[in-house]
Amino acid sequence: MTYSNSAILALGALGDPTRRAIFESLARKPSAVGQLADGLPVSRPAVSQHLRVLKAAGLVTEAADGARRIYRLDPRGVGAMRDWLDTHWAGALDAFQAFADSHTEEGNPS
Amino acid sequence: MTYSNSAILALGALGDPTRRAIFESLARKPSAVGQLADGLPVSRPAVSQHLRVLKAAGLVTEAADGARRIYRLDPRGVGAMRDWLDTHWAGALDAFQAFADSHTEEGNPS
DNA sequence: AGTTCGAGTAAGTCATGACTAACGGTAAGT
DNA sequence: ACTTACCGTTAGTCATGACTTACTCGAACT
Repeated sequence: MTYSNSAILALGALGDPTRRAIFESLARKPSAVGQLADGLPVSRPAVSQHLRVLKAAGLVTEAADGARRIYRLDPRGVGAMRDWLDTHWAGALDAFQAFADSHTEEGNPS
Repeated sequence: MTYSNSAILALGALGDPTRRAIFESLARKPSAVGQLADGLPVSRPAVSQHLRVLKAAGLVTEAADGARRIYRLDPRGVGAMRDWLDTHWAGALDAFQAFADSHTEEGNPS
């Protein structure tokens, strides 16, 4: 239970399409709330709430620049997700290998 | 539109905790619907519906074994997610680098 | 052939959460 | 010091979707 917990939160956070859009926009360029809301079909408060969820998930960090808050991606959160995925990818490959081994030369329906 | 579309679907599918549990269980061992539902606090039809979503997202594959359906992870879907994550991770690192650079040099307009 | 078990589908209910509107607080500019 | 602008918060509404119950289909076993 190192950062796999963060990975779980990150997956849940990225399940929402609007949050994915915010995430991708932030990947391109760090921005403030107004900037983000301007390029999205939702209001500022909505972006603010999504940002809070993303921050709780460890995917973004907040940097106060005067009255503005600049949000940017947190590489650690993305790395945790990547690690979680890596672990399960290994399981997937293993299971697929076992399946392929069980069906060595069979598997051509119709 | 390479496989990033599949990655989007995969992210959306994995946003649900129950689907994540099914996904992790499948990563450990391919199973039938009854097997899955037996180890989860939800009914069989619920597992069936989640399996359908996971299959549509390209994360699991179905293999008919007589009356039983054996579900296993699809390495391609997991790989697509991993690729998507990789791309945005690069963006995150780049943005973070720019941020660190901006704090050591100080001099960015607008 | 009949029975039994297992899986998928459909309809319906209910909870979660995404969004908007209104308010308060804080920092810069005049 | 006042005004302006931006950000965050709260309360409330409404849509999305997760879950269950009941039904039908298909395959194996007696």
